[in-house]
Amino acid sequence: MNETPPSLLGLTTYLMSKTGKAARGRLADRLAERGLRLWHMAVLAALTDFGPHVQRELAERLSIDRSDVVKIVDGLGAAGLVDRARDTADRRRVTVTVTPAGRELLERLKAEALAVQEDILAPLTARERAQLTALLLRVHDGALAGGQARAGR
Amino acid sequence: MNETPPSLLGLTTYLMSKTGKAARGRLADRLAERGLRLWHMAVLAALTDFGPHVQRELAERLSIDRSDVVKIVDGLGAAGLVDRARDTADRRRVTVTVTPAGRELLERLKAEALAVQEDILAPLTARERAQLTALLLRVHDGALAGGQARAGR
DNA sequence: CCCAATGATGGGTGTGCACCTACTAAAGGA
DNA sequence: TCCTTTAGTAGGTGCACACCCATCATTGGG
Repeated sequence: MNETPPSLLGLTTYLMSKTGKAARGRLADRLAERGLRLWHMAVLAALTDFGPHVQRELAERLSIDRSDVVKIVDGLGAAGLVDRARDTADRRRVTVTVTPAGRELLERLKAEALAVQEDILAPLTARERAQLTALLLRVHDGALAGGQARAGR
Repeated sequence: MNETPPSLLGLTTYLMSKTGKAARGRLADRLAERGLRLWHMAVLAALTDFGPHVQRELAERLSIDRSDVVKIVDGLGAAGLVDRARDTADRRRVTVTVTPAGRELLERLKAEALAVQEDILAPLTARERAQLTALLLRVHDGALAGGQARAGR
């Protein structure tokens, strides 16, 4: 009685959605334990990978509303994970930088994400996981470049 | 400036979440045009695949709260997509059945889902899509059987 | 020097989702 | 017959998310 309807299981769309939701949910739970949300991690990752950003750039890169960036950076700042600094050249701009604490935390968060991943991808062999990642990566790139059309809403 | 942080792209978890969200979002948009939500489709699928259900069974199968089932079935009933009938043997129970209109609509919805899928999986060949589906299916089965732990919240 | 454009911010809105709590009707065992 | 359990229903809550608008400071062009 707890089987999922085959009509849905036949849809790759459905499977992506369902497994993706599960993955996101579990990671979000872990983050919540530290008082963080997924966006916080995304911002830390962006800052670590690409260096300091002006808030506008963060909004652009992550496709979030700029007013929401403010709130996320607020949270990170309060936790000492990023530094905010007014741009001396253009004092309207605020440059956000990861602190060492932020970098360190990101490493831990990545480790947690890997743990969640380990759990979720348990049924697959290492080869298969690599395959899955490769396939999803291509889907991801294609989806971003092509259709676009805001995901949310 | 619009590249996604590699720290995230390296996580299969992230890719599943992101692509899954995109997929769900697009399908949800299509459904919304008909005044439906994803749960409506899921219920139609369950009823079509497994035959009539008592509401309790729907709740169990789809892992939704029973009070939410009521609302979903309400909507479907109002649209003439399902029939509600009190069980004569046990008059507490209400058996829900798909109507022909419901079956027909489900077919169309499945077609729409396939269209979305076609769009999203565009970068992949037919072989690769089959591979992806197979991999995700195993992940899905594993995730449900093993970890469980409600996805939401 | 004034004005339009830009960046950050605060505050607020609507939606979907998962959850929970009565309350009613009915069934079924002690 | 009484009492516990089960099914459905109504109504409401909290949260995360995506969006939007108004405001203020600042910049840079005309």
